[in-house]
Amino acid sequence: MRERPQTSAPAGRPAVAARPVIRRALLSVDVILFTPHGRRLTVLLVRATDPRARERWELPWDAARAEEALDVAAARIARSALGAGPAWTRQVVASGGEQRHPGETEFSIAYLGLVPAGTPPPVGGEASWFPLDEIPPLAPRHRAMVDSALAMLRLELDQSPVAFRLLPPTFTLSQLQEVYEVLLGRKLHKASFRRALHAAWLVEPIDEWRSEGRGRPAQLFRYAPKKKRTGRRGVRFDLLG
Amino acid sequence: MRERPQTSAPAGRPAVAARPVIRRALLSVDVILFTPHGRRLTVLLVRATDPRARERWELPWDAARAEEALDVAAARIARSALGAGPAWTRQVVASGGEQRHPGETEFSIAYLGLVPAGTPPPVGGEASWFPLDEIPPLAPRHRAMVDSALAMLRLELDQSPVAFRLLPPTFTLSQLQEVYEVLLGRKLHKASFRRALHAAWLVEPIDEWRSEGRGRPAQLFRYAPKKKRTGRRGVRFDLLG
DNA sequence: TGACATTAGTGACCGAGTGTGACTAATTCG
DNA sequence: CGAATTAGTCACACTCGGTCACTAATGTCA
Repeated sequence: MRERPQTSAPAGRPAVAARPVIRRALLSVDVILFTPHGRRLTVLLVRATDPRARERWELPWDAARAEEALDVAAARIARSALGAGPAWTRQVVASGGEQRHPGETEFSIAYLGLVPAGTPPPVGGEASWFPLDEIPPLAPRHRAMVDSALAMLRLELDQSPVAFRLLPPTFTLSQLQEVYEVLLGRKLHKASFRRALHAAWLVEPIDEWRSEGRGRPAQLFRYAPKKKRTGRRGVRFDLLG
Repeated sequence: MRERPQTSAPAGRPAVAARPVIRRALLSVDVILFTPHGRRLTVLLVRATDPRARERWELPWDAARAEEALDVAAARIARSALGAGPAWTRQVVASGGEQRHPGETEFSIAYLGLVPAGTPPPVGGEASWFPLDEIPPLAPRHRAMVDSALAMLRLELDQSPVAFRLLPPTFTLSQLQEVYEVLLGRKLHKASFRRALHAAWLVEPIDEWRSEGRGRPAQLFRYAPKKKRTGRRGVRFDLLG
């Protein structure tokens, strides 16, 4: 599901340099940007700039700079690859030299970033959104980072209402449920989903409806967390592994 | 609750060098080791070896080595500080130069480690267990690592049965509950705790009882996870922050 | 135009899970 | 002996999540 070349180029978007860039560093910061495309979650990859690279695509990355905080570096790298900053970032994992990095760096720190739906990649084809099951070959460390980022995203999902970062400011509850289903990788029951949503006071309806083809028009909602709930659950001994 | 000097030195434990050691590196691996002491969780700190250090105590750490995996490095550092390896480790967080590190390293990767109760620090007073609320002044980055490690530990607690790593092979259910209460920082109801434990098939009783002063003797149990449960919960929108 | 498909949204039931108090059991202490 | 202390279980009420069934509002097509 590569993006077709954009016909309308949004203003203020820096052009991505097409000349070969060779980066060498001990420590890299790598960014995994997710955005939903229809019913599928996609990840941003950029064309390899180093002519000696074995793989044609790679995650956006750059060398860490001593004077720059890691999360700031992640936001910078995301902006440089996408043109727009992510709506939310989170450190995922640090990995070492057991797995090959496209820049041959010794160590890497991976950051996860969420981008609202509908954000196009920069023109020129230097960066594209790839569905998770159509990711081209990546350097092993990058491949592992994508998996870790997805796991971290799902873990974060029931800790904080992060799914809203993937949606525009107003949305229908069906859209919201679809995002959750994409992220969780499983179907949810409509009634249960809305019941839980209502109990958590996370959204409020606005006086607007949207008709999406056939069927009854859906009311639009806005993310507006009202009361904080304690979130105290009992002890559970759920075995995952 | 500093440990008194040990009178009996366990065999096979490497002596910690007392001479000043000056380490310089771009990237460090730092280890936060936890063990329970009575009703309190304690952290292992070692005496600063660099004579120019501002603080007298610090987390065990060393420079990362390109040829060594990060988790292997964490285990090595733990063994070198404690004499025994941790029963479980987990990467916590990577942090950069915004906060001062005792070794003035640019970046650091923190690992959390769990040590069974009753593991004494090496003789010589070069390392000691400190309760969380009696931690001496640490370099800012180390201070932040301790907080992150504790948060990670609590997050992990309801994902996997990690509390058992803090207990000897056989234990009473009251001991187990105490560990959970220490880790969670709140009291649990006895009946609820045991019901959940039973439902998860995590422990099995052995034909042995232990009398702990007054009161009815408690049956001993062993960690023996039987069946894997799906662990599938419904969607919840708990707000934590 | 009217039947039908399609999507949105709600109500109600049931069973599993959780918080809680009260009870019994087995030991030590005085 | 009885009181105190700790271990362990039971039962009740309530909440929560899965599910089905229903109503509502639109487009499609004969």
